[in-house]
Amino acid sequence: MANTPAKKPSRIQQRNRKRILDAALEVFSRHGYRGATLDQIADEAGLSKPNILYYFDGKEDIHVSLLNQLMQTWLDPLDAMDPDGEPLSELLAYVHRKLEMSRDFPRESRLFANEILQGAPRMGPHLKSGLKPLFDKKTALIQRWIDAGKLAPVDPRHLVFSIWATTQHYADFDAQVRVLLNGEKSIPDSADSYLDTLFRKLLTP
Amino acid sequence: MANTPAKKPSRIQQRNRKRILDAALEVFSRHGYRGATLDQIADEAGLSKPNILYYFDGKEDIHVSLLNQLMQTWLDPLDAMDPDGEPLSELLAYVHRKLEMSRDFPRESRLFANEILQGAPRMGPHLKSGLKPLFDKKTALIQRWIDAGKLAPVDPRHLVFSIWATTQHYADFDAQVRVLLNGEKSIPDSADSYLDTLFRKLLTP
DNA sequence: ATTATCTATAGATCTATAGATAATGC
DNA sequence: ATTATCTATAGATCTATAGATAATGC
Repeated sequence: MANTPAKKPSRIQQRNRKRILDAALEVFSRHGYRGATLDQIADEAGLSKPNILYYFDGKEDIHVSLLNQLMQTWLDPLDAMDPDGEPLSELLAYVHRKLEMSRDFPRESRLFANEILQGAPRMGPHLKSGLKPLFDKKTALIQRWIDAGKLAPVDPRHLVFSIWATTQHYADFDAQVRVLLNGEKSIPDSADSYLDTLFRKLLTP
Repeated sequence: MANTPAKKPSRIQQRNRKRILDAALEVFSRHGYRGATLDQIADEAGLSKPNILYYFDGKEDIHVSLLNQLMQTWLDPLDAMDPDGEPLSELLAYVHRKLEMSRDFPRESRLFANEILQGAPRMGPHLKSGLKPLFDKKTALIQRWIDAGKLAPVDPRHLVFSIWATTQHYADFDAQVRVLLNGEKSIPDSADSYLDTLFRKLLTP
């Protein structure tokens, strides 16, 4: 009643919206919200600029759509941490999964990093409503594991921060890592085994 | 002969250039290069826009000046790691110093993060000529310490990455950390002790 | 008939400069 | 005399819309 009845999107509709979002991910993740222009997005998507605006209400609408869409993907691995699993291997698996995501979805990682870096102007509410509850739930779970003597005692909140920081670093600071590793691809296998050792030593009771 | 003879800057000259750079740090670190405008910088500096351009050749000149000026400050703590010191405490002191810098200079941290995130378009050469040699020198030092049995064996390159990542995270992702820690200041003392434990456990032979 | 695309352009925003005016330092 | 600041504005860039035209689906 309140909303316009949702007309099912045509095939072209769906395909073009996807194209635009993919192009926008490329552009926003590299240049940030203000650094990105509709021209670049249109170019990357292979559509004309006014045509972009036929599919989205404006630049901000594209950006917000992207962020909404990615939020879930981004939280999934944390959500997947299983209360009934073996604590140490659950956590190490999480580290591993997060590193995989830096490998497979570096643009998504940079998009979020850009947004947070700039004070989360378009994502603040989402952090509170989406990320915060999950964060609280999972840090509480880690605390229970610690209390049960299954993990060495650490501050679960900082543990999670350090997992995010170390794994996302390879995607977000790719330009720097590339220079310093000199030719090597920026997430070599040695990163996996380093992080495994780092967190295994920390958490083994 | 080749260059204009350097006229010594007047007192006003010096003061206003400093003001502008400070304002620019504030604005660039929050909004990135393209997101920042001369209007915002002028406003923040309390000078008129054309006056800003009397002191600098343009927007890019301000940005480059900032980056150049900060590069040294940013590298100092790494440079300070003493080959003749006790390996474990040298490294832990480095971690501690880096965390201090996130506390004291979050804007500088975000300025660099923004630049790297966007592919280091104006800092690439500096990374190669400034950061890379120092990185090579210090990772070689860490490797010697390991070979001498003073530290547990780890990949020194990833070790340095993980120190940067974990400490800078508190400055760069401040907006997120603030939401998740709920009122607490974003770098509580618990961060110091967490990181100390993390790297101590990793590195103790 | 409805959906998608194109051309042309309005209107806002931004960087930068020209040229006049005011303030400062010998 | 030299240095610093201001007003006015050129010229480029960007987001967004109007309105005509082409393509598609019953």
